Amino acid sequence: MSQPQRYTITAALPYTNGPIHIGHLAGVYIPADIYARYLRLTGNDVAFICGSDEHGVPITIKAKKEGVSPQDIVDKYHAIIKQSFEDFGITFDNYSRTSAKIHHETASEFFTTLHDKGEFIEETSEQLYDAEANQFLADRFIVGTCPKCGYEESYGDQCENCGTSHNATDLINPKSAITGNIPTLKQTKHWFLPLDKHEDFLKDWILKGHKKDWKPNVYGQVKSWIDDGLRPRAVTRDLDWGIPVPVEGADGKVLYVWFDAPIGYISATKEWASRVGKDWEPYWKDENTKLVHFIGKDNIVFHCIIFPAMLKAEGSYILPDNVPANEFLNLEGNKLSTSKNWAVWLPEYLEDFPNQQDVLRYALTANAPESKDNDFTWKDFQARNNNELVAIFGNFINRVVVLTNKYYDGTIPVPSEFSPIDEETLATIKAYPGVISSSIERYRFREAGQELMNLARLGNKYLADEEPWKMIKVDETRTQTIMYVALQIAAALATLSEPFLPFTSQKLKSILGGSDNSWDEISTKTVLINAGHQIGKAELLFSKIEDDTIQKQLDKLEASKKANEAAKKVVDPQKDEITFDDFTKLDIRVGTILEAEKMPKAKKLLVLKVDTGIDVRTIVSGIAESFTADEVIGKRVTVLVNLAPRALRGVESQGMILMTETPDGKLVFVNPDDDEISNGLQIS
RNA sequence: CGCGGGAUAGAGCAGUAGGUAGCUCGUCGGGCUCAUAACCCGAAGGUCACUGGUUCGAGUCCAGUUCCCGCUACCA
Repeated sequence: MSQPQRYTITAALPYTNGPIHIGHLAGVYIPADIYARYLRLTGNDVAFICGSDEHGVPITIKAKKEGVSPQDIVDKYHAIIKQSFEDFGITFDNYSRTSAKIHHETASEFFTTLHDKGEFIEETSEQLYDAEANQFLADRFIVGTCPKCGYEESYGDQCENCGTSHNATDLINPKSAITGNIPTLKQTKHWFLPLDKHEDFLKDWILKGHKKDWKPNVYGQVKSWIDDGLRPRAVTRDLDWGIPVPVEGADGKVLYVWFDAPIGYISATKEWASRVGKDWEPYWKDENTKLVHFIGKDNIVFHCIIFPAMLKAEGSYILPDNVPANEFLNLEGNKLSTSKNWAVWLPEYLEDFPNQQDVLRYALTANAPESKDNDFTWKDFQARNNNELVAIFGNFINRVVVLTNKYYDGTIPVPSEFSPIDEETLATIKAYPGVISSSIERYRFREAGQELMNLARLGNKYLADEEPWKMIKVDETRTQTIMYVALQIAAALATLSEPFLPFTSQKLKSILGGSDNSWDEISTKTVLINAGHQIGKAELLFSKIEDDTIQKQLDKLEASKKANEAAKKVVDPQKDEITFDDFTKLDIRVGTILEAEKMPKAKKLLVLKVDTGIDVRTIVSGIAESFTADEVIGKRVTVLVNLAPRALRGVESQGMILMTETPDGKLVFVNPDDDEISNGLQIS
């Protein structure tokens, strides 16, 4: 336990285009909240800051789609998100939003300062512009033919077929993905932050300074970026939703979201400080303040390279002490996805599991993706609740409270002489704050949660070993001492569980009454809860979750999977009419796959030898993501045999296997259902 | 393609300075009966992804390979 200190803790600003799900909670907000609560409990000065990130293109697209204004969208989700955080006991000192006036002012001012200091470079370039949509097209909004491999559906920034990256302006026959129009080139001026200029500083600060204390995933990612060579990065965009660029003649341009979003931490701090009558500056400018950013792995580059470079360029700010980024959480084996509704949304969780915030907090802490992606399963959630919270923590408390009420009408008995085991147990309690602190301070929250559970285990073991229910029959004095010691463990749990299980901690404190200890007092005080004190009646802290409850959640997920499929089943409109002659040009035959092997260095391609009845030929097919080579050998297939040969990764493909796709993206062969059909037969 | 992270008992994870492989859950056996059939004790279960190297000794260091996830490309 360190000296009290000032901390500025930030949690990634949630993007306001949907509610919050368990992935956000597990990756960012729960660890951040545990950290913040812990620091407050140990007497530190904490500013825990967050807010809604409300700018950027996706919000404008969503607004357009729903026929409302961007402001309507962000108002709606800001309210939902804010409520979720409150419901789950995330104790932000301030939850602000980037559309707030104070943020616009702060961000503009920040930009102006850098601008006046000459920290930006200006560059005029030609960008693709969609005249009908009246907007410049970001890379993903352009589709065209790849200059390298000729793939016709290449995106503006990279071709999915051959993997090469290019500039949108290099595409042959570019089209706007919004209107389908051919975009025109239009000149536009933008401001860039020359990250290359800060390369030496970043190398020194991170690569030398934080090799040991930053997580490997964070350090590795940052190192890779720096080693790659940093390039200037645009800080403005041609868009009408966002913070206007505060420079003469910059009409129609706003600050790029990633530039304005992190500044949101600063504006939110200002907003909070003025509300509570504090000075915000020490939280961002005092060398002794520890700045910690909690984020997900997708945000590493912004928080470790770009934002620090901005702060450094500005000159008067401190830099983050650590950026404990987490990996991602999956749900039942699949990636969480807002658009596919593959998620557990917080508002829905609370409807289904009212007043059980701590269960989710605990399950997500125990399974947090701290070092690699993890999978959240409802079965694991149930097990965490039933086997750990109910059976170990809740049960221990219940045993102690029930026995105390039964034997002493709820009055904590006066202990007599402590046995060596009592002494040892009391000493072990005192060690726990230090043990848990050490885990939390190293950002190992799952380990910290385990340690907390170990304290409850200690309690159960103590009761099992001392058997007060037997002792009461032979030695009443001894029984009093046993119950007194057990109650000390319960009191320690009440305090130490607060960062992890705030609602339970509260409930436990109210059952016990009179045990309002600080974190450090668990180690320093001899008595955590006084003899003679009257405790309340037994009340279950957690309740068992039955199989059918879990099944309902699984059904719900299954339903959204089905809904997705239904949505995808929208049949494409019929293509342009063709003549019978056109059709007869296609020579489609039945064939059998004889051999198959994976194309080296390619994700999707299998090299097949197919018996077409006419001959045995090589066909390269993009099906490796759905089938292994072994699986397809012997498969009956339909083959378009007179397709012009084409080289794919150096292997000539002489035909095409006809495939269709299931709603979840798995490819399926279109094949004859009768094995008697022989190879080479024509399909007509 | 380039880069980052990961691969350790049936599952989820530790393994911090290279020195007999650990934790939780699950399984099996036993104990207890105060407690939400909860709790406590014990046991079984691992060629530490693969191959090679350095070393007296490698999960740990080095080289190469495979698979998973991600970043690059604003989903935490």
